[in-house]
Amino acid sequence: MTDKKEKIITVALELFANEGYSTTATSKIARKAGVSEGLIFRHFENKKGLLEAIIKDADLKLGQVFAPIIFESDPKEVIRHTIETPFNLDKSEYNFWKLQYKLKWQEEYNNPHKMKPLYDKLTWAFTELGYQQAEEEAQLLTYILDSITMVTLRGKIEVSDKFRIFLLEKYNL
Amino acid sequence: MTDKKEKIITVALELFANEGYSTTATSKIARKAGVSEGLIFRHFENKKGLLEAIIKDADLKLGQVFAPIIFESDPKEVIRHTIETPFNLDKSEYNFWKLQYKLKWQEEYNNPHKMKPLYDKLTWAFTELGYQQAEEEAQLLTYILDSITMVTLRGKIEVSDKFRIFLLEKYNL
DNA sequence: TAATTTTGTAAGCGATTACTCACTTTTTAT
DNA sequence: ATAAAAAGTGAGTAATCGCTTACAAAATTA
Repeated sequence: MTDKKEKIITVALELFANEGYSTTATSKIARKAGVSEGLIFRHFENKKGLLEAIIKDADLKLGQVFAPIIFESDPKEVIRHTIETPFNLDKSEYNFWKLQYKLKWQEEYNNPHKMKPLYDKLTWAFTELGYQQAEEEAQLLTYILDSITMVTLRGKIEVSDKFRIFLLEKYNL
Repeated sequence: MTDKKEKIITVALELFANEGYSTTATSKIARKAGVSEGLIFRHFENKKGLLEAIIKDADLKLGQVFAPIIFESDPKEVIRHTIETPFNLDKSEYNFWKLQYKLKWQEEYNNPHKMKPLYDKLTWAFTELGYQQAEEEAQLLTYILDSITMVTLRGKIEVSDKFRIFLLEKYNL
């Protein structure tokens, strides 16, 4: 991948995540990336193609983030690691996560099955730990963590460390 | 309020909620409302003014929706009623809720304090019921319900009645 | 090295955007 | 009844949008 092509993707991710896809003009992306506007269309055909290239990159990354959980064999550690994920978000990855959550509101890019592997692993973990309704427990935990993640990304409120402990205690960790 | 002014608000709410604020053209709103485009600007000055008029209406409605909970005196009923709210969303009010949640991603319209009264009432209820960490419990419950509401609004997955029961049991209801 | 392909640019295109303005119709007030 | 105010229209506007095209530079292949 060319330097300029990569720069376009980086800048577009930042702008799409913070100012929205449709409100971000291709001219703005080009200016901020130090690139002619035409180059965007040379590499990605159209604006939508640029977004999809970003999403493809993101899906790859999503797999990497959750791999350590998916391959963990201790059910207690699966739960602990899952709970701690939203509290350990790296600020350099905020744009990545913001775009993920924003796109959920865009019909055609909302893919609820993207998190299926994590959900399945959590169900397994709760079953192992003797919970009676493991599926519902898994569902519940993903709901909680989604909300925490979103609140954190929006940045106006920070979720306290006390709450993290509170959660861990709820799950006997 | 004039009939046509009301129609503009109704149509704009529908379009903003389902297709997004910035992607919805004022010309489209006018066409769908059966009104000249100029009338929008006569009544609301600009597109942003139209959005803010809708938000103002919505805030009023938000107060009405949560009033029965805020004025409930039985702490158990406060919790039950709160949990059941996202399961009883009227389809005719989806647009209203969708816009609420979508706007949370728009910096200037994200007001986390909007739900403060509900949060405070929940904290009171959990205290009454002898929970040790009432504030965290209130926080947790609002997180859960936010996620359920969003999943429901997106419409691809429906949250089962089994999950509702599961939740009520968790809170001994 | 010569030919070909890929990467990059700049100017400009038609379409659409939010918005204005001159004007008419309807409602309200005196 | 009449004047003033408010509601409503439709044709325009400049600016911006995503995108194309003709061309040049750079990299790759032969």
